[in-house]
Amino acid sequence: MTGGRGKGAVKNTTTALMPADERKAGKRKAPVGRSSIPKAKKEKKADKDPNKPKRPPSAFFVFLEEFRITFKKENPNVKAVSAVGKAAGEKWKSMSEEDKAPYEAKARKRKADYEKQMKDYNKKQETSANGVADDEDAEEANDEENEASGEDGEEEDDDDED
DNA sequence: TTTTTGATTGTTTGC
DNA sequence: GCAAACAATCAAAAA
Repeated sequence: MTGGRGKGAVKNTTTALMPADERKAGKRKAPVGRSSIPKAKKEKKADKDPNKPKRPPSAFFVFLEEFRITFKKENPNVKAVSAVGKAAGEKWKSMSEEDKAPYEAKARKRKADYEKQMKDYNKKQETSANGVADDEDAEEANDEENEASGEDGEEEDDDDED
């Protein structure tokens, strides 16, 4: 048994909740051929592009950030991240779309920002691809600082167009 | 000491 | 279009 590190955080409860339907393939193991067998899930060495913008958190992740704080407050003894994830997942499913709305709205914003960053990132790639690439001082100075400082946002505001 | 693992869902991305 | 990777988190366990 070495399976599951000693932690055994999940225990047999998995069968109780069951990941909906194993979601994709039970987990994200089994590197088929997407890339080339990722030795490590996370970039332990950052040999990739540290400048590459990370993927924006989904609505669930946005909710998870907040849920973590609440969960920890009510369960200061629980330190297993898996427990928080499970609880969050259950609550997320019991939540109505209206409740998820603010989280989705935020996620949308993050995504928009992510696209912007990716655009800049791609630009840099081309620049460096040209060979010169010497000075990347330009760096992203863009940044926005908007929403963050806006602090008003919260709660949907996007209303965008639909 | 360092790295991985565990658990969740959603989004992204590569083929 | 599908399937897998990856996003945060954090403490414990393993190497």
